[in-house]
Amino acid sequence: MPKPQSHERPYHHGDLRRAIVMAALEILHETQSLEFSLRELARRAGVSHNAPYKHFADKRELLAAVSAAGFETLTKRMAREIVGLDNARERLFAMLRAYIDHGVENPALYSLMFGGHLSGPERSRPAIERAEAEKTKALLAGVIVAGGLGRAIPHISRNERKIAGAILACWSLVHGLTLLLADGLVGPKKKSGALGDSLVQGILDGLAVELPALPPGTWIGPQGS
Amino acid sequence: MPKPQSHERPYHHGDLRRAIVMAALEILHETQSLEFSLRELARRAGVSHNAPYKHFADKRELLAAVSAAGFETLTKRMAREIVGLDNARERLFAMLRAYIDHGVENPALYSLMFGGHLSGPERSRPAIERAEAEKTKALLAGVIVAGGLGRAIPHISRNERKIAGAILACWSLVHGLTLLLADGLVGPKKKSGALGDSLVQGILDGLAVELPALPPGTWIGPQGS
DNA sequence: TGCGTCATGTTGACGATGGCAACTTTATAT
DNA sequence: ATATAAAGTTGCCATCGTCAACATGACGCA
Repeated sequence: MPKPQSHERPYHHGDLRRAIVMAALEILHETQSLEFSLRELARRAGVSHNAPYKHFADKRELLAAVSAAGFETLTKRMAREIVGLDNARERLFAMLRAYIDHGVENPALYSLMFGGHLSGPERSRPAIERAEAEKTKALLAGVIVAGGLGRAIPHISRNERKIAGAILACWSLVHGLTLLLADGLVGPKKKSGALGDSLVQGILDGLAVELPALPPGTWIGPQGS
Repeated sequence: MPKPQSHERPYHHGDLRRAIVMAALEILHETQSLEFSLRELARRAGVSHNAPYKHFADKRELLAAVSAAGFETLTKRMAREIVGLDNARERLFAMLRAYIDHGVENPALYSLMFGGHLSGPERSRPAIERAEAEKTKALLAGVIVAGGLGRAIPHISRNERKIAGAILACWSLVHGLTLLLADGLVGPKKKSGALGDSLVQGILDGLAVELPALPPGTWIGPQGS
């Protein structure tokens, strides 16, 4: 029985690291600001200000772990949203909707995941989150290929570049829209689902994009919700 | 003659504020990291660590000013790239290319401009940069409308939503692609121009997106350059 | 000319932060 | 049972953002 782990503190702490990451997600969700202190996380977890250093070499590594957790929940959410859907196009839309919602509901986390807060002086991101990000990407790519152009472009190796281009286009579009919404640069956020559907529909059908009904002039400017 | 402003220090300092912002842009370009200190900027400008507070209430306000400067140079760069071009489509491509290049060449600055580093606990961004961002958006919107669908969709008020949708789609696509490239999530960066052209072409023509020639498998994964 | 005022820059201090080193406590393996 | 490694603690340091008080120069007005 390696982990009794009841609500008391069985031995030293039980499972710090997870506690720290969860505290970070909590505070991120509460304050919607990236400027929290390592020490505050330690306080929340009920440990001393240096305990986290036994699990993370750096603050950057801690942030990377939080980002990885964000990717993980994103992947799970997208996967959950498409179970039971047969139509490939429906699956694509449901997934992208989940993607956008995840970002819009949690702007600070999304900003942490993609805002480049991690790529300091060196080039590469920490490997921990890299792996998680790849899983997310893989799920995205699969559903995009199936739903976006499964019939239009046969999946033979000749068309690889075309397929890669479609994935990139779709991802870029959704990524950009999510950030614009999360930043409040376009809005209102409540319509994000409809906006996303319209845009993806548009990119799939060619540029016959028509926005859903919105009060004219509100889609751009101060954040709406 | 209100400002002799030679390379000596005529009186107090001459033109701090600009010096501070430029120092920030410098250090941003050098280190590609957002984690610089107000004090270091002051050091670079040759003033004491509290001098900046006479020009910026806050560090956040300082960052906002830097972001605004980023928007300004972006706008100028895009405008410069399209002078002399008649064909509306050419103008669109040149402008978007400039947009993407600006982001890719200066990831930290782009991240500051769009990464949500500013929206702390409160909602709205500082007004200083808001104005500058609006100018950028206006230029973008104009050229997109002219080049993207000037002929396809007549610019009567009936089609307003359609037009807004096209702008949003185009901006989202380019914004997302720029961030993906800047973050090194897709690459290589050197091909960013071609990638952008392809994607925009694709969104304009419908989803017949074909990427330019790249070594297969390199377009996604560790950053290429 | 002299003087007051305001903008600008300086000095010094405070609390908090990220990170290091040294020490203590618990779990596990031999 | 005892050594060893893992996990947590205390104390410390340089630095950071910010505040308050003070100094210095420029400019308007007598």
